Amino acid sequence: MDEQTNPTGGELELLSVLWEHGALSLSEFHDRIGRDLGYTTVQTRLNRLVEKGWAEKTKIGKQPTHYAALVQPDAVRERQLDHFVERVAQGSVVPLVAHLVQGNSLTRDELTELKKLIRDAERRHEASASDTKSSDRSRSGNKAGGH
Amino acid sequence: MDEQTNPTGGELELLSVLWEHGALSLSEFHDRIGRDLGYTTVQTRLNRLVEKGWAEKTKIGKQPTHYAALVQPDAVRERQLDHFVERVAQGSVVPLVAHLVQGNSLTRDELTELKKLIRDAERRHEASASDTKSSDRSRSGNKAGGH
DNA sequence: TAATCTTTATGACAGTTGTCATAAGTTCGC
DNA sequence: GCGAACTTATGACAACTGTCATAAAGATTA
Repeated sequence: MDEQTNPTGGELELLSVLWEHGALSLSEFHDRIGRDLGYTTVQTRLNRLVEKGWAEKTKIGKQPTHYAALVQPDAVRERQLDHFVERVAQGSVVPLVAHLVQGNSLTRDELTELKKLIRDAERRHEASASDTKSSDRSRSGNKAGGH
Repeated sequence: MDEQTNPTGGELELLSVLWEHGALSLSEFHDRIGRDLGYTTVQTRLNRLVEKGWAEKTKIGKQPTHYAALVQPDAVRERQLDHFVERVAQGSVVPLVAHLVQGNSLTRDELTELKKLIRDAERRHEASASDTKSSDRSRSGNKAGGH
């Protein structure tokens, strides 16, 4: 039914390892999962990841099969974020960012970076506004499609 | 084992309805879930929500039992967000906000609001910096505890 | 080549979740 | 008080997950 666009938490745990280390054999993977899991537990879970299309298995010569992610971290994270905004934050971005910004953690540089991002967004806004000219037209795509 | 601090996606769907409408009887709930689900499906899921401590059932007189959320939306959303940042975004907030800001959707007012939030954060930053005076002491809570 | 070590394939099992069907218990209108 | 309508309680079942154990296959090496 569902084309499955978002990995679950458990799947993400595995994908993260692959993203960080690149293709890995089962034993390498087991060594790096960073948690005491049975060898065959990892095996099963990796195979399921492959069945679901998140990763691929490749065998070359007599080297052990290597597992590699078939999705890019950025793409997945963006989808997850969009999903989050929609389902959890109810589409309201400001309170979300507010919490992030208020929760200490950000460095001065990061704050500066964010300011820049917002300035850019504002500029885009102005641009499309002047674009619009006269007629009021529907509010500039608020809530619209989104990639 | 786990004190279960985060509702799952399915639980969140139900909680959202309770948050939006307040306490509801099963039939009221069924009417508002906004999706074609069997009556007893909703019943089962709501009861599980209660078993897990996310909601409570209250019976008054001969009125049908009402279900009410036991957790506040903001609290849950914040926990979910923290979890998201940590597990999905790998702790990096900037790219996350970047995606949000770049994804159209925000109005001019919202952007202005965000700028204010950032300015405030910067101020807090300066404050704690001047606070620091002499002795270095532990870096101002970066990554620290956090609720 | 035989023993040993590594890699793979399978099968299992329990807990969670989504989805209902049945059926027993209550309440209300007549 | 009786039957219809509404409310609750249970039980089921399959899919998905996390966790392993067993054991067959392959590769290495003494």
